[in-house]
Amino acid sequence: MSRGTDTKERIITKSAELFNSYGYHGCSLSDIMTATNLQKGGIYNHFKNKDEIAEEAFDYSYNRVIKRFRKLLGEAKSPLEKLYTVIDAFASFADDPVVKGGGCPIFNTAMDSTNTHPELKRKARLGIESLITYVEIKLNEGIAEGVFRPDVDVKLFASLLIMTLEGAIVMSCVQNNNYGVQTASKFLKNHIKSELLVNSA
Amino acid sequence: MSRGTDTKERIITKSAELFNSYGYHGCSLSDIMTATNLQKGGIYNHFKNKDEIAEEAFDYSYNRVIKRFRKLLGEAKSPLEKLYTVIDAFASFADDPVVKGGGCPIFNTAMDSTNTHPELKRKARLGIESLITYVEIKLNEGIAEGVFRPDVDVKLFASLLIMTLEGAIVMSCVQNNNYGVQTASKFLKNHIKSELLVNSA
Amino acid sequence: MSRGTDTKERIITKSAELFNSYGYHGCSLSDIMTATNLQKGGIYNHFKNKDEIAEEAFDYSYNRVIKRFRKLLGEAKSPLEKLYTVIDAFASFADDPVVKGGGCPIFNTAMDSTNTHPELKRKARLGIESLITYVEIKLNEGIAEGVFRPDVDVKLFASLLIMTLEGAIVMSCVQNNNYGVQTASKFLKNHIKSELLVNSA
Amino acid sequence: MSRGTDTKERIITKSAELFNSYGYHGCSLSDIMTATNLQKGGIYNHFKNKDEIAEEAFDYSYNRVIKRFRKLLGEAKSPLEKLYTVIDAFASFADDPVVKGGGCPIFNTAMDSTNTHPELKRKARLGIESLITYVEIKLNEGIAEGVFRPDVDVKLFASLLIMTLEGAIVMSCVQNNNYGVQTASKFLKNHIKSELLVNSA
DNA sequence: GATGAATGAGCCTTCATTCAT
DNA sequence: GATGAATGAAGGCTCATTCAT
Repeated sequence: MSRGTDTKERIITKSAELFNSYGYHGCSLSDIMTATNLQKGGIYNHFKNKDEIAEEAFDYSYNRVIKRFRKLLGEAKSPLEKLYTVIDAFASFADDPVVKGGGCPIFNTAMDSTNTHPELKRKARLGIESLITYVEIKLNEGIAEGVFRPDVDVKLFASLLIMTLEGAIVMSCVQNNNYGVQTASKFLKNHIKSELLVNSA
Repeated sequence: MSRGTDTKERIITKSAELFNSYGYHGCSLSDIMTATNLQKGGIYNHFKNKDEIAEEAFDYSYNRVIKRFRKLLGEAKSPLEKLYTVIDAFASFADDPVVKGGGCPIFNTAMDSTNTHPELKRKARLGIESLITYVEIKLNEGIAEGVFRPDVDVKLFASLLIMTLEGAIVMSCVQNNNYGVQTASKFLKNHIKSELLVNSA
Repeated sequence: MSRGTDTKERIITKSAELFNSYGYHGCSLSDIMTATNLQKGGIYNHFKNKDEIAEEAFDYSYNRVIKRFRKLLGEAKSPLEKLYTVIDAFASFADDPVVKGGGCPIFNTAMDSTNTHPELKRKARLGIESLITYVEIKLNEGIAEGVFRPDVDVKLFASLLIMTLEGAIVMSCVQNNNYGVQTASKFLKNHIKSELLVNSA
Repeated sequence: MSRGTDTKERIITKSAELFNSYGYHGCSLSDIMTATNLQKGGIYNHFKNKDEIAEEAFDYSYNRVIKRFRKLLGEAKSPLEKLYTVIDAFASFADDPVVKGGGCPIFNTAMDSTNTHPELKRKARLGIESLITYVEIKLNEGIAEGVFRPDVDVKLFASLLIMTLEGAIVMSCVQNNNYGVQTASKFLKNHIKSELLVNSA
């Protein structure tokens, strides 16, 4: 039992890395076999098909993203610090990937699956929406605590923060540097300081 | 000769749509055969392999992006209007795709090729850099004309504009609406008005 | 011990149905697992391989055929009645299968195994020969009792009866009706009445 | 063109032999590859899947059966001779197979496909029905010529003839001799002579 | 310039079987 | 006696590519 569970987790972990690196169509079961040191049948004992692997791999990757947030957020105290940490967490994707292959696995999956894999696309969409909600919660906490201005358009800024950082992550990946994420996070932090804080402007 | 050219162009056009929709690995030569109404040999007469098709298809898609900008920019007069139009051009990708499959073919290719296809990745990187340069030129023109503040960090804002809009395009694709691009363009325009214009702040 | 026996019998029963329905190559161990609600190991505890299952399943099916004969013959008194009942028993295969999947499992196996499975073919041949012998006995009994003409070619007619009915069963299966078996049994009964009975012709 | 046609025919011929020998599930594409000296792709250039091969192979086998009849019937003159020849043609299946693997490919397919392959079953059913019709025509011709009694139940006797001979063919296959078909044909000929001819009884 | 037959490696999946638990 | 993890060959099918016509 425990043996099987370990194996299944190994398959998921390795597959998550492969799918995040090469995409659904760019990663074959042979690749997964090699990465897991398992034979064909050994993989299919745990999953009914490649789609199921991909879906569970996505869930795993999604959780890695959330864990990165939780871990960094743990040290943050004030609402401003928390929001900055959220930005830093995204920025960290560029030079310390949550999942091998780099970038943000949620956005990576979103793009990879858009016209090819409805279920993965659905999962990616839900993942993105939950990221937005996550940021919204931090903003609302800050407003409740009187740190952020009460007239902040929470939904808009949460979306904006994520779109900007995700775009930055892609750019950093393509350029193999972290100029993109640094630019984006500097800009967003400035914007927060000057537009969101109660004692601003 | 002219017929051959037509055929080659048909292959490129159709392939660009397929690659943009399904990615390099998600689109097979059979798909291209079906889309072009050509047989195996008919395609290999014009290209030495799938990679060559993908590369020329990327060039085609890149040019479609540029043409979209040129076309919309043609009507713009003032530097501010021009910059707004650049934003609108990006935003238009969400509901009026430059290439079938949707999104921005340059970023799509960037993500699709990151760990799989160095030459395409290189082309995508150059494409993104040329987009940034394009925006930088518009900004510098505005500065030269005294419309934008001379202390604007041109490189930073150009990157930021593109990252934000590209992130927004992805989000709009995933959510099947254009909330993302609208949010991003509204925000960017506000930012330009309040921070970049000489008579601002 | 008794539980083990039950399990083994369940495997045989279900396998007999599957093999009779889909043939040796058309029925996999997964099918048997599903049908028996057992896992791989649970099956291989009782049989050393698929062939052994198939052979014991054939034996089971063969016995079901014999039991059908015994049961119906039990009510028959006179030799003529007995012979008619043999015919009716064969005819019953068409709308009340001895084993799920339909037809005569002995002939089904015979055809399925002819070029593929020597041991099953041997068993099927022995099964057919025992059917012939069965009919021969009934005929000889009738001759001994003075009901059938002493010059009846017992071997020939026994074979003929079976070939005709088996051909009829196949036809009825293919046509999803029982025209075939009805035609054959009516014809054979007429023939018996007019050619085999001592007071005939 | 002619090259492709030849290849396709070779695939069909060889597949017909393999399917007739081993059944649909008992014959793999590897078997067909070996038999045709072709690679996977070379086969799939001509057929979209295994089913399509099986269906065309059946058609081929069916035509071989019909040709056997036509060839032998060509020498027959009188209605009685023709009917006898039909019987001989069936009987010939036992020691001179129309298609390698032996037996009657139509009945073989019928049994092989009954619970597994609806389209093949349909084709086999139509094949059997056309055999019956074929015999009916011969009987009706004989009646029209005044050779066979006008009160002969044509449909019944045609079915009976075929069921009997098909059952006999199976038996001969299983027993590796032609006792079955000889018995059946002798019996049927006697029956015809004594019951169908106008000057009989 | 275009066809389509052929290749053979590779795709995802299922197969029968083994064996530690 | 039963489980289910693992194997590795084989299943049907698609892939990118070549080349004689």
